[in-house]
Amino acid sequence: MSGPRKLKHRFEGYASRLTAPREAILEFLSKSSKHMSAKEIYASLHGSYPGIGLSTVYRTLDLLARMGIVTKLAIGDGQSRYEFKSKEKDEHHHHLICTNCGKIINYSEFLDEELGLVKKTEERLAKKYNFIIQDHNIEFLGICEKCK
Amino acid sequence: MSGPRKLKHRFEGYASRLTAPREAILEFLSKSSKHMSAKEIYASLHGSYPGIGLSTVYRTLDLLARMGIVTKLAIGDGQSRYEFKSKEKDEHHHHLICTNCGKIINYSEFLDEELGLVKKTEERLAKKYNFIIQDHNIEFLGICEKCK
DNA sequence: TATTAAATGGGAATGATTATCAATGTCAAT
DNA sequence: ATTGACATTGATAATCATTCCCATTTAATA
Repeated sequence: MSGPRKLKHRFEGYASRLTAPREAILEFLSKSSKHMSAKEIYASLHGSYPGIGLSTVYRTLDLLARMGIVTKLAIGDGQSRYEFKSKEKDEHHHHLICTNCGKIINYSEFLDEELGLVKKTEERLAKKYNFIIQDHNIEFLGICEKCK
Repeated sequence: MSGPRKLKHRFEGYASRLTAPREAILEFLSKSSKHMSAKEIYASLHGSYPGIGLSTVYRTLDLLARMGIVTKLAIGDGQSRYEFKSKEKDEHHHHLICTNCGKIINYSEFLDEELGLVKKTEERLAKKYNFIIQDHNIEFLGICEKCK
């Protein structure tokens, strides 16, 4: 089963349709490795999809986040960023954020140990607090090379 | 040296004064274990400090965050929360966040292992990416008991 | 094709945060 | 103690991201 078709099934599970604007947004996000704001996505899409509306971008991002296809991340500068959540294990990463300029670096080194511990902690927390744990965020904050 | 006096020194280091409204905000935050929004802090302060302005609350929170006295945290619901950052090791904690109702649980069990790994990862990242690492956030996202 | 609910785009509304500014407070030097 | 130089404050307006609303369009299915 091809990628788009698989996605279509997932949308149906959400009583949602895989429409043209949604496909455009997904297509765009899946190719971008950056953490983009809604406005940036909207602006970038104007080439390939001139008529798209900002509301649709927001609505779609929200839907994708609820579906678990996209991660919404807040670095505290007043706008949310979105990133495609790859299923590939080797693309999993955590973040290193510059508190001065907002630059975000994905790091995926050193993750094996982290993920082992994360999994264990997850199980413990789930049991103790009766939570269903769906995701985790690990980020390090500091000052980047340029801002030093 | 007493607590307030120590704080006063820290403010001087920032070319800032430990004024009455700032002291009120600090006092309030240090007693609250919750993660409060600026508006909530503003509202709560009206008893002890009727004349305080919302701008002052925002400005002070920003200053305290820059000074490292307070942690600003964004759970993605459009407003930032602030929490007093205790120097006490045994009050260090990470977060468990319900993506449905926004409830935040502090957990401090299971931290020893986490912190050991965090420290090691911090050193590695600092070297590799030439970052000065100042802080970290670890949070688990999921569905809480009530929202299940 | 006709029906129906979902989805869209544009504009208005909302709400958190920031900027502006005149008035006030504080410190240091005289 | 007074003055000068700034820092701080509170009120208000401005900004900006996000959400709401609604008339119109689109997609799925009978």
